Amino acid sequence: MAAPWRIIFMGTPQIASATLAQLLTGPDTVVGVVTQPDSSAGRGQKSFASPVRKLAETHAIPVLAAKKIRTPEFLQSLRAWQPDIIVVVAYGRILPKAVLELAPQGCVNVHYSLLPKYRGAAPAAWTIINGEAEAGVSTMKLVEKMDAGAIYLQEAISLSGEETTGSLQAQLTPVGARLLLETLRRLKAGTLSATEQDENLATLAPILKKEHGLIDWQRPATEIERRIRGFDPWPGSFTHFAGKMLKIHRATIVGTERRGSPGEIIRADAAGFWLATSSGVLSLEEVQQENKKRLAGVEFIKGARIKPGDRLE
RNA sequence: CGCGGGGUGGAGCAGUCUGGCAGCUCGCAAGGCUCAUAACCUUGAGGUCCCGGGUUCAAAUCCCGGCCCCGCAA
Repeated sequence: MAAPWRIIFMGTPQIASATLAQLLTGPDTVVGVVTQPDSSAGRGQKSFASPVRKLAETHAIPVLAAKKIRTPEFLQSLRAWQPDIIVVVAYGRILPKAVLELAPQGCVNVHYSLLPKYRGAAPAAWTIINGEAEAGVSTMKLVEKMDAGAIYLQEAISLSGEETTGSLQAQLTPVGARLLLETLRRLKAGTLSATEQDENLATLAPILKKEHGLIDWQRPATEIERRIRGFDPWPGSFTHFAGKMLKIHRATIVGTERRGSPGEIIRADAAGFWLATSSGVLSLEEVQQENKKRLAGVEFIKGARIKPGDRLE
């Protein structure tokens, strides 16, 4: 049995802290954690520590939350921890070459797609939006080109077609944690060979922006429904009614024929809140007007003065 | 002190600006109608208008304080 490795863990959100929690149960030693600095957020602009920071502090692991990472001081701090390997999970920053080469074993990354497909910041979301039949997790060696490093291990799961990005990530998190521990174990044992990615099969999963959430009713119902799931929980999907923003949290397809014109309400009563698209009819199951609570579509109708023929846009 | 919206029978809302009978869409109960219904008709029950104070002949509505919920932004 080889000696435990000294690991630096870099990550920020909940998905990273859940993975770190698993890593802490493994045979190796997390000697330091790097995360994004606390940020002000929420009503009142209260300051929030990242989930990774909170977890590290409860385990008394040293935390580095540098704002600037391309500095000699940052590199020096990392070196002082004398890592064998650096583990990166949703850290939120592009790492400079000097960091990639800092540890003898380099950097290993957990990426939530079946590489080489869906390289980039939002792999789970685009997997759903594009209607893929399966999703997955890959561990790979970090290189300078984004998510292009050689793959260590990979595991696929099949999709039901009802996942949201949030639920899919929740499903993939434990898979990723397990793959990570397995990757480390076999790397240390010297029984793991990395496989180069086929560049010809590479696709991109670009970072999501707020504007992605504006629903284009000109798209087919199937596509809109997938986007609503893919943008949940962020940035969310929204449209407008009576000059106010209306978030659409959940929708289902209730017809494939063309009815009405895209964006037109074709039913608004106790039986349903149905909307026309360019192809197919969507039932809005859960909505939320700005400043209001989430409501079932039919509940929203009771209070909103809304009727067939009105439009969302 | 980041910006803003809200709290009204069981649900969702209007009414508040401009003080003057507690209202709408549902739900619930009873009855009726129909071959039939998530349909329709009739009737009914159900209220601390978030809490506390103030102004007023009169407060859901105006003023002051408090609690709670939510949207934006990040």
